[in-house]
Amino acid sequence: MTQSIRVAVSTVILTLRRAESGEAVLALPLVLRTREPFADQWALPGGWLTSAESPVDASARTLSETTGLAPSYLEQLYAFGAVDRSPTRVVSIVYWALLRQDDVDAQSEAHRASGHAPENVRWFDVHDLPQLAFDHAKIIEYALWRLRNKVGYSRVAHGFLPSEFTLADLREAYEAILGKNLDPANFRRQVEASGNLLPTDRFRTGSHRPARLYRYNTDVALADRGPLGPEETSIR
Amino acid sequence: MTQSIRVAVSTVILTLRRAESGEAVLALPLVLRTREPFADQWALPGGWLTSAESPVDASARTLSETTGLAPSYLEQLYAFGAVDRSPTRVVSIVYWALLRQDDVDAQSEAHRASGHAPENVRWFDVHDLPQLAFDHAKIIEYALWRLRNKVGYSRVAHGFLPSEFTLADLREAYEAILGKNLDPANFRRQVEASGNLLPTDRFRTGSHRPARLYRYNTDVALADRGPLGPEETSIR
DNA sequence: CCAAAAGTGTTTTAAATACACCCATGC
DNA sequence: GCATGGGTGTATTTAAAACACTTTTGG
Repeated sequence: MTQSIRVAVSTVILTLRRAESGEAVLALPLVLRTREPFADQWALPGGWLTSAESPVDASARTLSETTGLAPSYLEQLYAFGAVDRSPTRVVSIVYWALLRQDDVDAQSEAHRASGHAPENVRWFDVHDLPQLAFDHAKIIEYALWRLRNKVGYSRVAHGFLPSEFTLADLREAYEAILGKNLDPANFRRQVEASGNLLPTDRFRTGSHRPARLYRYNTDVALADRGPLGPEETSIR
Repeated sequence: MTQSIRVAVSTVILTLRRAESGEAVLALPLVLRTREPFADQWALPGGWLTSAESPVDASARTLSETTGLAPSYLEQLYAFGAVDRSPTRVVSIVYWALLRQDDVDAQSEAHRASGHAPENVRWFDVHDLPQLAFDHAKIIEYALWRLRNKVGYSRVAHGFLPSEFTLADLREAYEAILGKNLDPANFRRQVEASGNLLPTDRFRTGSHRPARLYRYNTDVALADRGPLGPEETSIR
């Protein structure tokens, strides 16, 4: 009776993509379930935790199986265990991850070129989600709340961007996460004062005045995870 | 093979108590293990998750079994699942809780009066902990980090205090959590401006100038838990 | 030249911080 | 009266916000 509780690991995988309107929006991949319960409904990528694997490794593995990519950021979100959240008793350890938008673009281009993309996986804008299995709608809502929170006191937003980017790129990421526009002048000053950015001597041209490209300062962690070691938090 | 993973629930139970020196220090109850692994070592209170119970209920139950009390605050800390954290494969969902210091004092007085206190339970100051079983030392360190963090942007510190308290009481709690002294004048202004406190017309006398007693403003939540519902966060 | 985004400067507002000083009680 | 913590006042520093203005490109 202690048993009969199974442990699952799921991941909210977020990236930024450009909508038809031209603006950047948060998007995430979902998997179409083929079995009961909730057959033919969309769900978060994941699977059962096996005895040989840690939860964070299971999250990274299913993330890779779903998207073919490695995350730029991966953090535990919450362990969900309400008795009635599934017909059978399941505890889900849920992670959230960020993917670099250029990685995602390259991967979907590769899928289009080769003709075989992963089965039953589709990307959705976070503001246009389908009906979701289990309590996954609430879980995604919570992940987005955590991301909004964390963007205020860490540099997680960099997890969406390629290695070189303009301040407008970065501000666009912040605006998509927070759902509001930011003053370009003040944004520049704040992010420059944070010491997280290293200016390069390269510029992006193509429209109007060229914008300077920046890089991450890799001395600064993407987010403070406190005293937890790598075996419990990110990928080894 | 999916099975053979067991789910445990443990809780870091914190309160404030007065040391011999007279200053307030954080303290927590530990349980002496009677079985292998780690027999005769101290460990966090907890037990196996049963199929009829949610993790948060299990946490509240074992907290009550250990201390005889109900917590003023209870929040999930983290799910620990590294493969090698125990000789057998165990995933521990860990919570952290706050107890009101007056509740703890009353309970230990009752235990002394009746003569039967819980077996194998002892309270330790957080800066004077014994050798701990499993990864529980790291877990406690992480809980204290979370508490220090959270006290900066929420009113969790009130979880230690009785229903009526002076500003010096509250400041003492903050100082014990943060490990540094705060300016009484500025502390007063900040906490008054937060709108969390309701002044009463009562005063505490006994030494020097009487100090006004305050109450919680129960309209304000102890901490923002975001979009998570009560079935996953606190006690129902 | 004009539109538009990149980038700089300046002013205002709000919030910590530091610290001097007065108040009310027990002894 | 005096020591002590309770409580108020005020100046300084810091950071956020608002917004005018200059710069540099493509067309």
